[in-house]
Amino acid sequence: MSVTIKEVARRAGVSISTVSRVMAGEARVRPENRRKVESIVKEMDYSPNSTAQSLVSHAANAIGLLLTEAEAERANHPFGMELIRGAVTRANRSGFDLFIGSGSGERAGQQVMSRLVRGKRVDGAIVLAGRHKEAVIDWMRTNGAPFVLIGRSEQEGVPSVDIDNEAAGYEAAYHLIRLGHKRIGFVGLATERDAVECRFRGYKRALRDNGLSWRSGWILEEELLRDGGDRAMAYLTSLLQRPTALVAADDMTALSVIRALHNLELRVPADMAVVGFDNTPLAELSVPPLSSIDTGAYHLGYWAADRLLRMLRQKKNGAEGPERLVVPHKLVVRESSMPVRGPISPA
Amino acid sequence: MSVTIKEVARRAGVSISTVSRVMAGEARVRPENRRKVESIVKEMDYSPNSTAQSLVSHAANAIGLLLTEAEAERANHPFGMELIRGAVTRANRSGFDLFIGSGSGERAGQQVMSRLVRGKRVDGAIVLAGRHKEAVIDWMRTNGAPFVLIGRSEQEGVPSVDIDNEAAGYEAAYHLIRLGHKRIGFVGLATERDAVECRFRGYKRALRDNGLSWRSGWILEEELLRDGGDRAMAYLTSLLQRPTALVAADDMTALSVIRALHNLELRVPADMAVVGFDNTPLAELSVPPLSSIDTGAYHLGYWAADRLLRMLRQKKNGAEGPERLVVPHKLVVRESSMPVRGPISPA
DNA sequence: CTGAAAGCGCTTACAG
DNA sequence: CTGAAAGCGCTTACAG
Repeated sequence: MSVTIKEVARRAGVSISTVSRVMAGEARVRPENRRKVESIVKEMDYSPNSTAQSLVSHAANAIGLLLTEAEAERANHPFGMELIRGAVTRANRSGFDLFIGSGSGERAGQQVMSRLVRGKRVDGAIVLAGRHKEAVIDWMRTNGAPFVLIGRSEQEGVPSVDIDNEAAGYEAAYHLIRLGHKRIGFVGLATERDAVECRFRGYKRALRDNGLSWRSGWILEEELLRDGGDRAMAYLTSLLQRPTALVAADDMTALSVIRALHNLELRVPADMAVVGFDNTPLAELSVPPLSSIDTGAYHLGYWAADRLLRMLRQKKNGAEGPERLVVPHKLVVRESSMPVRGPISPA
Repeated sequence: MSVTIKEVARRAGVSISTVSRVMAGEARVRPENRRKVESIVKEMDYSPNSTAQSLVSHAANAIGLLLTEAEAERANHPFGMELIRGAVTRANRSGFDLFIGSGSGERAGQQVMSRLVRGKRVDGAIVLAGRHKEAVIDWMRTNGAPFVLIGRSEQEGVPSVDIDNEAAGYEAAYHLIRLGHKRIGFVGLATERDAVECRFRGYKRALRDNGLSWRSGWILEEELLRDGGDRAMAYLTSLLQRPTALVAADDMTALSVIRALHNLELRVPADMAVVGFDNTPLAELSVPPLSSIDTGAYHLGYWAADRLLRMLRQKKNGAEGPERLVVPHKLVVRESSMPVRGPISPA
């Protein structure tokens, strides 16, 4: 076995209490003893057993991050990875470690969380839930574990961190409107994805506010793009009154769309302007480079962890400060929605 | 506080030993008592404190996954996320939890690992090291913590899981050779990335084996592509004897290349065929869809965890079975390297 | 400033 | 089959 506090105490000729105090950086230790202990600690390469520390201090010094299956499997991976990086960075900064829980299946996620939270392995958790009525949210609430949601909740009193997806959707559409587009569609609608639904609402509001209308034919569900989207785009572009610009639910969707348009020999942005969401690394590698709303995944992870840590420090489960923390997003304009010479509408 | 074993024992009218035995699923418990305990456990919603369990059983039932900074920050994110999913899935299957450690900076990674391993928070770790001489490898060895490396090691006796990057590089190049290409370049060379160096070696061997040669002008370092690669590709394609096909170090590099070629008004694959590595979700969304070697990130994560768990079960630190486990890769051919009508060399 | 002691919530021989 | 007891490696009043 490895070195224990007992061994260090013996070698340093002090009690384990003193060693503990030195490790904790407490002031009330005679300098002489402190030096002695420190040198032995170094010599023996002692490192306190954090399990024992957790047991006695009732603090795990760890937080969990639960990715619900839908989120984890979505091809949207760059987003998830950035989010993890943000969360782990913030957690480490406070000496906390980060557990990843990823449920394959509704129940598995909860089981893992259950083990983590109820087994006191973590002091709290960040939950990335795609849907505001995700069952795990209720579970966390009734289990009384401090947690922060990334996303929206329809319930009150749930501390959450999110971007304002509706405003982002509005901004994407408004950007196209200012470019002169009059017929703007929305592709990749997925009613089971909260963020997307909000973006869609923002899109509609922007059109309405600017006296524009949309047709149901301009709205494409996510399922229609599953096969690559060639058929869906062929349909969309064959409409008599076809849109000249599209807001896509996320970058992956936008890239599918661009590829499908390319297969149809339509040019982006000349024949169709496109804007995506998330500003993943792919956006700038796309041909043409894709305009996208940067949702700052790293920041979401970072601030969710920050907020959770704050709650833990105050031993509060509920939200302090605003229930909902909104992380700013920003539109990054690239070629896919650049103004084009000549008239916009080719239809 | 939450329910403890003591409380359950009291309510069930048995000793804590009995409760512990029931929870552990031991046979030697009178059915009557078992039922009684089980019902109380359910009623009180008791869940053992895993911290206490770990302390007494000397097993954390958790493993760590260390992403060195270079790996975590590489835009190569889809890869990392898949890898995490694989590892967490396998770990959970055995009732283990997964810690993520991500060092920003050489030292930070080691600090986090140190806390995790030496603090007995994890029983072992998976290390994703981009370079075989990553300092953390030595650290893990001297600290005696069981670990599995994802990648290569120049040292002996380090259990590792990896794909055969050299064979993969060979395969990518050979695929192009069979298509009739005689002048094949390699872009994105990064000597500090082990995997890439191996792919490069495989590429060279394939050319050599088939009586082809390469010129230094056909080999582009990663740095040259940092600005998007337009300049580098302009140079490459302006060569008198310019390559007709390129092996790219990874998908992100390949996408940069494709975009740069597009800007130069060169067609892929007609003017230049391209093959990438990793087969990230982007590959099929590219225009044209990108041929890529699927490196199975999910499998790498899964098998690394599997192997580590096996080592833990046997309480061995060294490799059992082959030191190096090779996960198969496979070439996925898409349009970027499809045969083209007519003569291949336009130079 | 320091040490002996109690205790965190469990598991596991050991003796019945 | 079952319980009392020791012990895992720490922290933290408490009394000096």
